[in-house]
Amino acid sequence: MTKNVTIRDIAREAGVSIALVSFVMNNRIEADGKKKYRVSEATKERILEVARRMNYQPSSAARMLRQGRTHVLGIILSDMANIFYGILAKEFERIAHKHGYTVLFGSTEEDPERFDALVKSFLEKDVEGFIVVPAHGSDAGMKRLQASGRPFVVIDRYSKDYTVPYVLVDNEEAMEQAVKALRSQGATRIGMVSYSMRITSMTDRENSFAALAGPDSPIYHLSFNSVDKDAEKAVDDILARGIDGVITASNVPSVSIIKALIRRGVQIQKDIRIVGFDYSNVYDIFSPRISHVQQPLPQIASTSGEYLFRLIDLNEKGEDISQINEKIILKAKLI
Amino acid sequence: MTKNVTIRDIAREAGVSIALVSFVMNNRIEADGKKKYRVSEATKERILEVARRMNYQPSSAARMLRQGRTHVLGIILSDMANIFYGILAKEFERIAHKHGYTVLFGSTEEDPERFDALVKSFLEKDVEGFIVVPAHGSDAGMKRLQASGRPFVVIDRYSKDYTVPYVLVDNEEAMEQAVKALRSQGATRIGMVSYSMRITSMTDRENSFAALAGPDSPIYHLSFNSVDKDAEKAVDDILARGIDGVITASNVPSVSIIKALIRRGVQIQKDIRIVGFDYSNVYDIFSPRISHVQQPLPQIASTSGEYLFRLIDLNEKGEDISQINEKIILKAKLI
DNA sequence: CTGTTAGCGCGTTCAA
DNA sequence: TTGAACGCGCTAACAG
Repeated sequence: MTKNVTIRDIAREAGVSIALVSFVMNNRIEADGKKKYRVSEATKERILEVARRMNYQPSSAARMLRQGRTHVLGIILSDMANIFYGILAKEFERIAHKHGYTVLFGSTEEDPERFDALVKSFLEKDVEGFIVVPAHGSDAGMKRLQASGRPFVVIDRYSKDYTVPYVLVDNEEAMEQAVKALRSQGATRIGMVSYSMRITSMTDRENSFAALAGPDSPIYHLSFNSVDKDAEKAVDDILARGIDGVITASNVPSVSIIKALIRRGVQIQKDIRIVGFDYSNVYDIFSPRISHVQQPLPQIASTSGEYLFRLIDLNEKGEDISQINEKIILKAKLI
Repeated sequence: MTKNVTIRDIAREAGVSIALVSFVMNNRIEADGKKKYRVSEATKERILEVARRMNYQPSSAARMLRQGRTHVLGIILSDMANIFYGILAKEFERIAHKHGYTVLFGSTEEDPERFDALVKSFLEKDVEGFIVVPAHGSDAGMKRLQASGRPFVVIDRYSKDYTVPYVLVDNEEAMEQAVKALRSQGATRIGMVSYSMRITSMTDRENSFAALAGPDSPIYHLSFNSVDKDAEKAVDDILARGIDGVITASNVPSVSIIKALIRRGVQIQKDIRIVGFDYSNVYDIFSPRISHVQQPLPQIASTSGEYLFRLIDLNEKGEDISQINEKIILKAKLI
């Protein structure tokens, strides 16, 4: 174990008290107007010099223990290898940094047990707040989260089972845009390709699609673990039915179904029109570009981030945040 | 602030000593064979019951302070919104979890100051080890990292300026595969599209390309902040020179150049053959699929992860790890 | 065998 | 500018 330099070592070396070193380190000096503890420039410089020379690194564990604050957030996403969550992760990290926070990340891989384990582990790490994308069936984890009393915001999906702070996207309206776009591009027989995962982002879009497109517009479900194989089957049916317009419920199904169509020799955007959800750089490859309904990722991140910081703030002030459950709905945009 | 239940509260409530609660909580009991502290089943149950009832949550800060271990790793990547790093992030998180660790993530966005800030902040958080992708010019951050004495592994890029533990991919051999593949697909006049960023993954590939393809095979540089615009210019020249085979140095330039070519009406894989580096789902869209040299991401993650845990272990045992600087080179694979 | 006492680790902060 | 208590869990040493 690298013997870490402590505040005491510095004090000894500089010939001053431990307390003084602490003050200097925290710039508790001349806190403008409010006369704080004062140190002579000379000793201040000496202390800083010694600290630098000894390569002093304060232990946030000790500080935390005293102050009760870690300045760490816990962010639990579904899958960081999916660009959708990758962009969110990046945005969250940026926002956290701006507020002087660091971020503990976790991927659930849509596994509720993993979700619960992450919540537990982050709680023990004393994160000050959470932003989470619950996996389907994450009741244990959500219960744990609520019981902890720690501030958190749920994004991307909701559940009627818990009334908590949410930041969501209006999937119904988004689907209206998608269907309208597809029809305006000349498609007459339309279908939808979705995930088999029963998360609300999918089910909402499916319900909305069913309502708009009517009962004989098919909805195909690709399973998380066999998207490509399931896409092949879906394409069989799509071709058999003579469908000329497809809406994909998310970027992963989009790519999968496009690949399967191409393998069948179908001309994308000519034989079959596609409108996607979320972003994928595959959309840009075709001409005309594949329209897609894009969730405002940076806005989701900043909105939920601000929401969380507000909760943390209130919590810190001793207010009861357990009754706060505002649901913020953002709009998607057709590209 | 949610008044946290401490070990003392439990002790008082259960009518036992603090120490006993600690033992029970840690299962320091019946450490099989080794007779550890023993507690009667009755009191043990009582303590556990009280802890559960009071919703006890141990503070890892306090524990850490005592044991000197946080079980947290710091992972600094370039850009989590890039699928390449997204996959790595996911893998690292999985591996860390398997070892009982949690992960602090950071994105540098190729900014050396950000890199240094992240290193500093993670050091303060007492991470036990790092895996980092240094931004170009991250000398301050690397110096800080080395001075800290904390275990770390550098991946994806290297610098002759520091001799440290590395896990890299053999870019020279990878480029040989790429050029060979491109030629075998019938390309005669070939060029390369790279990033203008001077990181070794790029420069190595460029040097290797130049050596293999000869002096009149052009190399185009797209700048990080204007890839699409730069790609347009590159395409002008590519068409003017009658180039029929392009190697792209990374996934971002790949997508950019493909889009630009398509906008010019060029038939990908017919008029111009492409061989890419890294993975992008765009590669799968064309027929024949765009060959690409793929870095073994899961292997990079597991290799560097094991490497880091080895270093942490040695460090914990008091050995001097500052002299360890094995460079592990993995092979890329043509897909 | 069952349990307790007491001091440690380290930065913060109040009283002096 | 300093001494010393504090926060909280861990654990060596000790006791019934």
